[in-house]
Amino acid sequence: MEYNFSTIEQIARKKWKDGNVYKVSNSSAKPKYYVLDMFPYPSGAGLHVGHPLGYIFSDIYARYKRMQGYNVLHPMGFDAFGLPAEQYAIQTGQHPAITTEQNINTYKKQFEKIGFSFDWDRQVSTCDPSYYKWTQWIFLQLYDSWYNKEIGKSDRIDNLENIFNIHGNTTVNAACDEKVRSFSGEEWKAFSTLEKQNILMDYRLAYQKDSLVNWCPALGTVLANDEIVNGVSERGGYPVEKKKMSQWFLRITAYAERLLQGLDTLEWTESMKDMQRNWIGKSIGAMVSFPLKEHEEKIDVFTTRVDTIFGVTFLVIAPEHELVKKITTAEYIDAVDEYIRVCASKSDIERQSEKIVSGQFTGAYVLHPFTKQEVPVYIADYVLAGYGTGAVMAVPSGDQRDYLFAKKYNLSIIPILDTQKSENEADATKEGKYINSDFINGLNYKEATKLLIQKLEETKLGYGKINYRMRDAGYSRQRYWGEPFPIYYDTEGLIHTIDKENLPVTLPAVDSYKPTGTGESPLANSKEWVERMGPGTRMETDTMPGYAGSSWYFLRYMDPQNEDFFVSREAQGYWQNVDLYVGGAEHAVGHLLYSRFWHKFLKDNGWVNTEEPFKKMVNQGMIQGVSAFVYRYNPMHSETITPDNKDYEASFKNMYKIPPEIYISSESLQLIENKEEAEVNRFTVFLKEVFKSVGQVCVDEFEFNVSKILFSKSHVDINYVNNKLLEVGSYSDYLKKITDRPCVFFRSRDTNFYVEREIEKMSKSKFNVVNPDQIIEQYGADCFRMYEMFLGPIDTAKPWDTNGISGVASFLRKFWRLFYDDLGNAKPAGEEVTNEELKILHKTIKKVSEDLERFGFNTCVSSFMIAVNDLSKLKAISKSTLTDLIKLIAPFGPHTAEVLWNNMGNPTSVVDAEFPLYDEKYLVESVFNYPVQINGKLRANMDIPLDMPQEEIQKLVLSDEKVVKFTEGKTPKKFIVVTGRIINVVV
RNA sequence: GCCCGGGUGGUGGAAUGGUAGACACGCAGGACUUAAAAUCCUGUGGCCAUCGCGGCUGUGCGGGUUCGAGUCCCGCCCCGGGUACCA
Repeated sequence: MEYNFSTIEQIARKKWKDGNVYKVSNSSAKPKYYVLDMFPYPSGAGLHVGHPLGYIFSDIYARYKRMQGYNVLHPMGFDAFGLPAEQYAIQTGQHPAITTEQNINTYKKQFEKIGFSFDWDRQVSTCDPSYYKWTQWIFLQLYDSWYNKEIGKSDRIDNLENIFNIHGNTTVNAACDEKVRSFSGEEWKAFSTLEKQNILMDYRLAYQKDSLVNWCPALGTVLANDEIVNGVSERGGYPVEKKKMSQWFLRITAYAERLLQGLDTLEWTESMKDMQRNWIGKSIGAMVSFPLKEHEEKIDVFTTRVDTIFGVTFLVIAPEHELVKKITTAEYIDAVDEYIRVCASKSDIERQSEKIVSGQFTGAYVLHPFTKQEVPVYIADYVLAGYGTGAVMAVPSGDQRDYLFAKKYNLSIIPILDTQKSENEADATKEGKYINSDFINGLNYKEATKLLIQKLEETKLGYGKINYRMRDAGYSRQRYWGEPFPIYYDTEGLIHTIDKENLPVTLPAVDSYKPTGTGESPLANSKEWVERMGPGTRMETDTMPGYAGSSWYFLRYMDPQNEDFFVSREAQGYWQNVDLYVGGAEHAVGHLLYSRFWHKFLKDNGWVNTEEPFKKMVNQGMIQGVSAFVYRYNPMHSETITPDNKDYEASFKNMYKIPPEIYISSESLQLIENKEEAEVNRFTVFLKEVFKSVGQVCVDEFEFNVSKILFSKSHVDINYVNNKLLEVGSYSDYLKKITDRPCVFFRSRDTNFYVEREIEKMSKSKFNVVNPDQIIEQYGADCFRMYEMFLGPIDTAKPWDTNGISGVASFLRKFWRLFYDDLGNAKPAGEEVTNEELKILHKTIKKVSEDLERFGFNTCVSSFMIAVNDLSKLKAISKSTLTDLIKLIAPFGPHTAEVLWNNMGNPTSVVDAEFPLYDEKYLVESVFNYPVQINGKLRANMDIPLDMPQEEIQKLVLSDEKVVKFTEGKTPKKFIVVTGRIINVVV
């Protein structure tokens, strides 16, 4: 048989399908292993070469584990709710459910071509009502729960009401809103239903509160952060404001400590854990109240350095702080308003990234809690409303931002430690003894902190506190394509939930996916939806965010068809949790934190029996695209010509009836930019001809300006590009379809047209998507799989480039030729098993096994290449060696392995073959070729038996001709032998 | 700004603190062939060289630890990801 990958793939696929080999059972005598991929969002662009990187990786590992004797769960599904489908629906009017299903089908076809071992009977899709029924159900459980700190887990809200009935909230230790007031049992009973609802809202794990959204009045819609570029809407460039709306939140902060502690039990990379730790942002400090001079209120600040309190020379509060309006004095109202207006136009990131400190005095003063001195209150954008209390006490001697602020606004800087060097910049030291600090003078950091907190608590002006940077998770989206909330409001505004029996609450058909113009979701347009629960009632019109469905999907794979529960205890009890999770590091603090939170909540209720969802993680790097750009000359630009009078310009534009699109070869543009006269002239002549050809008169009178600003850079689809060369013919055919203007191309002097190439994230919008279909067609699935692995380590980002794929293709052919000759005849296997082949085989098994364990799949492929190169040199290879080789390669190139396995006379599938083990006895060496260094520089190589004692080695080495030359016969100061590694002589 | 990564030939990359550049691509030369494809062989970091002896230098930049540093430590520069409504 000849090496024809398309035949081979057909045979293998048929065998797998007929044998139903990827069906996974929930009961087995084998140990279980769960390999999970982050499921994809089914984009309209189809699968691109970046997607399969992680999937091939996990597929190889899943196959390897299966060959090691595990019952492996390796499922796939679709994260199918999301913004792009909705935007596509707005443009085309097609229902997102339809386009999403089409996209899913495309993805599945592509997956099947790559030979993944997914059990498709377990597919889940988050937009499937039978799936989101349970997303809604879990949400309702969160709504009906509160976090009882006393028992360290969540509890039913009914229990809380029972406590309130007897004791009020005085005995309750809950994770709840900071501002909740205390009440007795009697008071509780006297509250109205609405009051009770509002109080319970402060305790629920899913709750409502007012919060800000990005509101774009011009587009009449709420925008995602991703849709805003430089403070304006990406579409249209309209201004964006902050708008207050009532929204759902999940009280993830209740789980902050457990989310933090749980990290220690996980086999994730330290960097991944660090990102979560920093996101959670635990800090131990104190809450301090600064009473306002002219008002009743106090300004509360959280500080991790309460010891620096005598260095406070001003207070800074966020521009959005609730007290700003109240405390600003008449004199400063205008300036404060203006400052707030400027801040509102910036995003949090822009505000934090600002290098120049800015702020505004409010005219108000607070009193220092100990010295009772007046401290001025400023607003500044570097203080964010969402973090802590939205107010900080500024200590310019110890904090650099405060220092810069103080310098700018001429505020005093008080050093507070005897070791502090704060003349030119802030010094955040904790060393030394306190000075200028009243009753803590002379104390050290630890003593001072303790005493201060004690004093604050005595005077009721503060207390010790642990603060988390993490905020509760926003759970409302003003969109159509998401899970509807099983929530409605009655005529009195009371909230009702929809019973489990009536779930799922399915998305209704709507006439238009367009925004309402009020900021509400498109569902608000549907009267049928809004009044679904009766006249005068109102269904919740917002939908759930993307992370709702993706926070628990891995549990559904365990028991996908269960209609009675999201996962049965038996199924979850068998599969436990995910043993290996493969996905991008960009999810480090989003999806991965939300999933952990949901899982802990489910655990609290006994619905799952594991505390953490993902034991081990591998983060694959992004495969980037190599975008191509063309430059288009814009002849309508006012600076195209440099007329002395404006009339020229006007008349030019008038006369100019059919403006062509003029493209310029990037190489020529480069020359023009470098002011190379010949090229500038050539282009000018070209322009004149173009203009004449379209009937432009008096061209000769114009002076063409060809500076680079007149060229607009735009993406060109990489399918029209070969390396740097543009296929002008096919590209202009394409342009004809999308523009009615004629297009002309200014080529380089060598008659080629060059494009510019840049590495970017692979995305449909950047026209740099490489579809795997063509590559698989040209090289086959196994080659594609192995090439993606061969590209480099799984965790580094790398640009896609097919230049090296021929190496893998020829490796597969060489591998095949171990079994068949050039004419496709089976080669006779070697009669004897030679030591030579065993050495090659076992060296390869060892290396591949070790590399598989440490996830270095790129070097596995290298080892295969080395093995095949070495084995090709042998006259004949025994059947047993060839068999082991097939098994070794099977996870990587399953189609080829399956067919060879078949052809060797094995009736079963190679999928269930046993992964070979290596035997150390074939690998032992008696002699090692030592590199000999003299003073750390390599000077010689010597063969020395590995069991030779050090004294003898020393004698041998020192007598070597080369060594004598470089040591100049001196006695060495040191003689280092690292057995089997290196010898270093120090003289 | 903050948090987390990364930076090694022309390119992708390899290297438990132990011979830097494995394995590939590309390129150059050669074999086979009418030719091409395929296949095979040789060479390939840079500089110097009495180009088959050898030498110097070299892993973003500057320091340090060590017998020995791409690898560990300190200080920079640049690039990528995340930054709470892209998924």
